[in-house]
Amino acid sequence: MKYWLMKSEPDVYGIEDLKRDRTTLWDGVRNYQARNFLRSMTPGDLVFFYHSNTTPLGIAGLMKVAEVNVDDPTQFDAKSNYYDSKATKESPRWQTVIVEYVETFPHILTLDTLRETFSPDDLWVVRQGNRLSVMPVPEEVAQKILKQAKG
DNA sequence: GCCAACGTTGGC
DNA sequence: GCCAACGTTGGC
Repeated sequence: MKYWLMKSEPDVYGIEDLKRDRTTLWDGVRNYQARNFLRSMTPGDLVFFYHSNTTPLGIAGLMKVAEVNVDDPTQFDAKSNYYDSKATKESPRWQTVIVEYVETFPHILTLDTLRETFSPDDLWVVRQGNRLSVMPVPEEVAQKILKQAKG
């Protein structure tokens, strides 16, 4: 079982939306490094839900990978912002996962707090200028985050 | 709203 | 295959 972190803008889709929906297909990732991380996920992996472009910034809760290797339907949808004219049903480019709501943390673990606790090498989301929206989280770091979230 | 970081595109 | 131009992300 691995740990991950995925970003979303809560104005677009936040942890409250996931709580309501229970599961969601994580569409719209159009970065190859992020896609490759999505491809390497396994059912049962735990994913920290990071709220970006908002106040407060930080990890809002936890979700779980429910289904892997799902073709992102928006790549085929000419009306979608995420449409990819080079993708076909026969040879899709973008795979993603379906995630399931686990919990909302009692308090957001803010980016400032994360910066105080973790180095940019341990937790990539605290790297300056980091734009990757899907990233791995080392086991020890994940355990500390979970502990902090309860405290 | 600004702008630094940085991934992508396209001309050569 | 290089790299300048461009577009987007996301913190501030």
